Amino acid sequence: MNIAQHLSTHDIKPSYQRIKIYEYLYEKMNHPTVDLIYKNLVGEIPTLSKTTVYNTLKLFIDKGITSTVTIEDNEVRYDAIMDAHGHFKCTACGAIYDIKYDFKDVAMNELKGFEVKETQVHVKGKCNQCLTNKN
Amino acid sequence: MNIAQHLSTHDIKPSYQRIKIYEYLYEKMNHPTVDLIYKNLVGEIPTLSKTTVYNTLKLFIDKGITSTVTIEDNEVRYDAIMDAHGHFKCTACGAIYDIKYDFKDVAMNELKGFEVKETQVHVKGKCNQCLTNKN
DNA sequence: CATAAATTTGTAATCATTACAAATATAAAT
DNA sequence: ATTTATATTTGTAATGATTACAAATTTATG
Repeated sequence: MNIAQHLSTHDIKPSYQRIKIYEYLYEKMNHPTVDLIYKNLVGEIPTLSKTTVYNTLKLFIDKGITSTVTIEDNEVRYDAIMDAHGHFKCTACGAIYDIKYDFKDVAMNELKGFEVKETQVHVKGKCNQCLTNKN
Repeated sequence: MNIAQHLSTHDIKPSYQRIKIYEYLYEKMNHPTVDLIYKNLVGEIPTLSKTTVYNTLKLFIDKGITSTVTIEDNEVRYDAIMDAHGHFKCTACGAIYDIKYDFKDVAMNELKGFEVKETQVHVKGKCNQCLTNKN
C-alpha cells in the first residue's frame, strides 16, 4: 500500500513524520503505545517529539484511519486496522492478538433502538504458546 | 444482601469505609469513577481519603468482588457486578448501560488452546432515550 | 491495659497526556 | 525569487489520575 496516498485520501497531508508513524503502525501490527512508537522512530527521526506522536495519532483517529485499544487500565494502544475485531492480551508474555468475532452476536438484540458507533471486545488470559512452554 | 457478610465471605474485613464503598458500588450500579465515589461519600465520612478509595477498590478487585470498566481512554470505572456482561456508553448523555451478551459467541472458536480469564465488551453510541429526545 | 497488627490518611512522587507558544517547514501570492 | 501566510513540528510547562510511602488512627490480641 502507498501510505502517502492513503493519508491523502483521508484528508491528511503526508508529512514525513506522519508517514513514518503510520508506516510503523501498519507494518508492525503490534498495537503499540505512544512510548513504543516514539522509541522506535526517534533513531530514524532524531528531532521527533512525543507531542508529535500524540498529535498525529489524534489526527489519524479523527480522520478514521486509526483506532485505540484500551485493553489495559493504564495505557492506550493504537491500531491501524479499522475492521471490527477484538483483542486478546496474554497476561504472561504481554502479546496482543487480533481476534475476529461475529458482530451480530454481540449483544445486538439488547440494543434495539440504540445507535451503535463502536464496539470493542477485549479478552485476557494466557496464549497457547505460553501455556505449552511454561507448564 | 448483607454487605459486611459479603465482604467477610471474600476474606475482606468489613471496616466502615469498605462497607460504605461497596454499598455505593452495589446500590448505585452507576459504574462510578474513583472521584465520583469519593465525592459521594466524603459528606458522610468527612475524614475519607481518596487513597482509601483506591486502596479499597484494589482490594475488592484482588478478592474478586469488583471489576474495572475501561470503556474510556482516560478514566477507570468500577462495577460490583461480576457476572460476564458488557457495557454500552452513550456518547450524548454519558450514561453506561449493562448489556448481556452470549459469551460463547464472542470469538471463542478463535481462542482454541488459549486460557481465557476475562472478557470485556464495550459498545459506544447513542441510547434510545437521547435519540428520541434530541432528534 | 499494653502491644502488635491492620487500616486509614495526607503528602509527595510518578507517569501519561494535554496545553501552549516558539520554531520550523511548506504552500501561496506578489 | 522573495515575501507572506499557513500548516506542522517541537519543547516546556501544566494537568490530572494513580501510586508510594510513612505517620496517624483504629482494631485485634496477649
